[in-house]
Amino acid sequence: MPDPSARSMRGKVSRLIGIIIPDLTNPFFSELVQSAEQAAARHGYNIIVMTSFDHAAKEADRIGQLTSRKVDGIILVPSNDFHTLKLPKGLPIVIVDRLLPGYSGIAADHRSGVRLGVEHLVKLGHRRIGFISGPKDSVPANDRLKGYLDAMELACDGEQNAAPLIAEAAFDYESGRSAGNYLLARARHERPTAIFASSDQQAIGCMRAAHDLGIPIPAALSIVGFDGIPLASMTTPRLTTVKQPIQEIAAAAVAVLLSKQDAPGLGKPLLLGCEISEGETTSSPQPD
Amino acid sequence: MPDPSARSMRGKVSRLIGIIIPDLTNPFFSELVQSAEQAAARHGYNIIVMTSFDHAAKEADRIGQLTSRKVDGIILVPSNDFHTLKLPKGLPIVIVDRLLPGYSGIAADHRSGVRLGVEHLVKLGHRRIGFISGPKDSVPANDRLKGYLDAMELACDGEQNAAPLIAEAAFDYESGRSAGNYLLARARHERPTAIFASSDQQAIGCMRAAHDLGIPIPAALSIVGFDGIPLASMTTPRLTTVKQPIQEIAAAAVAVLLSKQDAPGLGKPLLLGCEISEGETTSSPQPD
DNA sequence: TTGTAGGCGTTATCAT
DNA sequence: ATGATAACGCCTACAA
Repeated sequence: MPDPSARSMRGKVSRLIGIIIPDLTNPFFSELVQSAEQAAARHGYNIIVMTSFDHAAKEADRIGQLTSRKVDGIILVPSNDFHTLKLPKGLPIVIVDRLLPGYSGIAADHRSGVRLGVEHLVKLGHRRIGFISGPKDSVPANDRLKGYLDAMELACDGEQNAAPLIAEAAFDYESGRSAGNYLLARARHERPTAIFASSDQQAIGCMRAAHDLGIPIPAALSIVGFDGIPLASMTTPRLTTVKQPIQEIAAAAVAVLLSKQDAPGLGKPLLLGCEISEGETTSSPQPD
Repeated sequence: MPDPSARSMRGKVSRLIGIIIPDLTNPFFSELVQSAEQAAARHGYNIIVMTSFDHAAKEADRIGQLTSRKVDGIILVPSNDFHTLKLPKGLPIVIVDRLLPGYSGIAADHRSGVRLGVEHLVKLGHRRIGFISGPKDSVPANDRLKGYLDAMELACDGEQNAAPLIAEAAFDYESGRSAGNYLLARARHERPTAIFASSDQQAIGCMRAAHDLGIPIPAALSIVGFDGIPLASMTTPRLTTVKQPIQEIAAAAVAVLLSKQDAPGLGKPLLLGCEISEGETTSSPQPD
């Protein structure tokens, strides 16, 4: 069998793809890596994983390593702690999930996905719908917020009481919990009858907050999450959530790299649709 | 900067380590991979990840790929669906977590870890302690079972009522849930006052079963899990669990590979200690 | 001490 | 068509 090192020295192909993610412990990213590995394997490619821990300096270092390794392309989920990302030209990089303004990339359509979830709640009869948003400086977080506002504006059409109720938070469990506490700490007739959380982990934290306040789910509060991680189906009750098309994202990223095109549509991101995964945390609102 | 392909052709070192795991979606394995990546990075090594999906044929294929890639070593979590594992000699492989009888390897000390957890329950006053075991053909599952039996025998010393209550199950959430239902479906004075589950996912499934049966945790039932995955601290109430030393396992595996020794202690596995992570699912038993 | 040649395994190209 | 050869970049070993 041929020696890949020799081939890659002679020709210009290493059949190696690098993937840089902020944190492999995050189930969203581990599923992304796994899907990328499968997609790459289908083309005879292997994957080198690296973690940036959301640290821009580490990220730059990893890009350098992969470059000198002569990988054929890099799948990059940029660190949050972003600054100017200097891309080594000549090496195709596809940015995934956390799109950077001005760059092209591939991601779920967060905005329409959230809208889907909120509209699900609206259809059930909810009007006072709270929203736990992500960090202000995160592009996907802002897209999700827009989806919420889109849906609320539509629901508002002709009705007064669909004012937005927003709590800003990080994406993790603890932040979701305190955001939930904040949204729910008011009299019953002012309190939201449903909450949409920008991540499943937030949603689960919010479930905890509701539980601690003695608010039964879904009887007195409906909750919808976002992401569709395996964890969502392990809660009690099972979380209703908006599932991101992780496999499709990974497959598209690999396809772009192997087609040697720098980007899908030249600076225009490719957005893939989400779908609702119904759990047990949503029902019609009880009359006050 | 040097070209790794050239170096690896000239010398015999690729500074690449392969890691083969059954499923990256399993939080235990994703943490293992992340830890391995960090440990390897400290030595200037990079990691190629591959997934076997617990399929022996795929596993063999991945080993072949890594061999021809000239990786300097392989970290292998063997697929469950094991058969004879033919190791390409000359290429150091370290078996991790799921030790194979006859091979050396590195893993948590499951037996003493479980004993630790069960003894925690005994100290709280529990005697009717149920155990959700893993699949019969899994080596770690059997080690965990032994740890339970060890602890129960000790607790039994001079007391009659510490008869083992065992339910066999797979390691996942659903199996833990049905095992929990099985153990709890009896009159209160016969029902266990505490359950030790062989995995956190089982434990969380079991919490769900208890919840569905109207059994409050920890008031009427204490639960302890095993693994220490992040998920354990996101349940309501937070799961008490026995944490595996994942980072240490990964670091040791990398160290073994880089030291070019085939194994720690020649056929004798290296076992690393676990520790208890206290949550909110344990308390002293209520009098019947 | 400093410098240079050879060979690792491929594959592309060129010559027979 | 088939086979020989050079070049990819680095490292080691040997020579000046």
